[in-house]
Amino acid sequence: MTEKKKAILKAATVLFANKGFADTSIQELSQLTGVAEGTIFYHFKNKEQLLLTILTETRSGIVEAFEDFFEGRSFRDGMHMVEEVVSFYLYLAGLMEFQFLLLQRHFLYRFANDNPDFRENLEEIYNCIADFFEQAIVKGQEDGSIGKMHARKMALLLFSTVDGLVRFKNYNLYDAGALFNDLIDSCRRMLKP
Amino acid sequence: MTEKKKAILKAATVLFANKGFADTSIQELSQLTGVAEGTIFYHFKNKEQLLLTILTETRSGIVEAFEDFFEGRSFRDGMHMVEEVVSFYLYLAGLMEFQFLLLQRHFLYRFANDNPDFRENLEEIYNCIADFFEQAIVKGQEDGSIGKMHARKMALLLFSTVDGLVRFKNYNLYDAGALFNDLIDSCRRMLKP
DNA sequence: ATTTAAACTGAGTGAGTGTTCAGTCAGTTT
DNA sequence: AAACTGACTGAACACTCACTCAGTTTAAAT
Repeated sequence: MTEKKKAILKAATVLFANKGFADTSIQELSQLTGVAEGTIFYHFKNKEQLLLTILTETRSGIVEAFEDFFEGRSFRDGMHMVEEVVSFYLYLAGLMEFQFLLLQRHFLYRFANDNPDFRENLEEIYNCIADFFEQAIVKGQEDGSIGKMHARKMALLLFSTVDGLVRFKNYNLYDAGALFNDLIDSCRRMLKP
Repeated sequence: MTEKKKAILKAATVLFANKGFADTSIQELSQLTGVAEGTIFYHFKNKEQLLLTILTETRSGIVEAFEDFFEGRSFRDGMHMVEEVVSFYLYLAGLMEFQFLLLQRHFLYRFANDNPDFRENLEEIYNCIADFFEQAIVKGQEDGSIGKMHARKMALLLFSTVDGLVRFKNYNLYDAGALFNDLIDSCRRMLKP
């Protein structure tokens, strides 16, 4: 991968995340990276393909980060694992700020409606994260740290809470960081037997 | 308000919510409503003004719906009021489907960055809803049905959970309706003393 | 030094955009 | 009947956009 191609991907991620797809012009991307417009189309057959490449890299980035972090780790009990999943999600959302912002933008899901490549990437990301939540809950139910409840449904509820919080933060509506401790406490109360 | 103006507002709400601002053209709006392009600019000075009008109507719609529903109503205790706020939010999100979808779209918050009219409308909507959650929690703390915790922060957490759930539903990621009972149960466990 | 393929350039194109505006028309007021 | 009004029209305008292509540069292999 050439330096210019990398620069295009990096800048496009920020622009698509902040300004959206339609409002980001190739001209702007060209000026920001110091790369000619033609070069962008040399590396990516069109604008949609560029977005898809970004999404694919985002997927592998998120999935691998989760797998690396939890592979081979052990936890005192399932409840602690849930806390770690929540914390890691928020940590990653800060580290990969623009990728997470991108994932919350509507145009991705519009592309997903008629382009299966988009759909597959999005589903893999969401399933991966939901699975980690679910695994932690199941583990907690086995060791008794988490009460009897529908594991998958609770996983989705936790996921949507954390996801909603990131959205509030992204839109500068509220300081989501200040809610971190309350979030962890709430999760514990939600799940305990 | 003439019939044509009403038709423009109605169709534009759906288009902006589904396709976004940039991807909705005046031509398309004109064809869909059977109104000449010029007529749209006779009623609204530009495209942004049209969006602002929709947002303003959305704000008054949501705020009035909440106030009408809760004015003069009494609840067994604060915990039951919380459940009613959650339920009503989800009910309204179904009733005003396109307006709620619109509120989750990023471009609104970009306009809000340099147009105070957008900012004010959005803030009023979010403050109104967060206030209802907070009122219910405070009431519950007074009557003992809800435990000691930071009322505003818990209100925001509840809000972000419900908001995240509506987002999942809008993107067809999961069937949010199937999570309703689990959501109510979780809220109760999160808040109980 | 020569060849070769990949990387890169930027002027150019045509389709599509939001907005304007001169003008039509039905209905009301003078 | 003349003057005026507000709602409405659609062709025209200036502009931006994604994308193309003929040509140049770069860098490694021979």
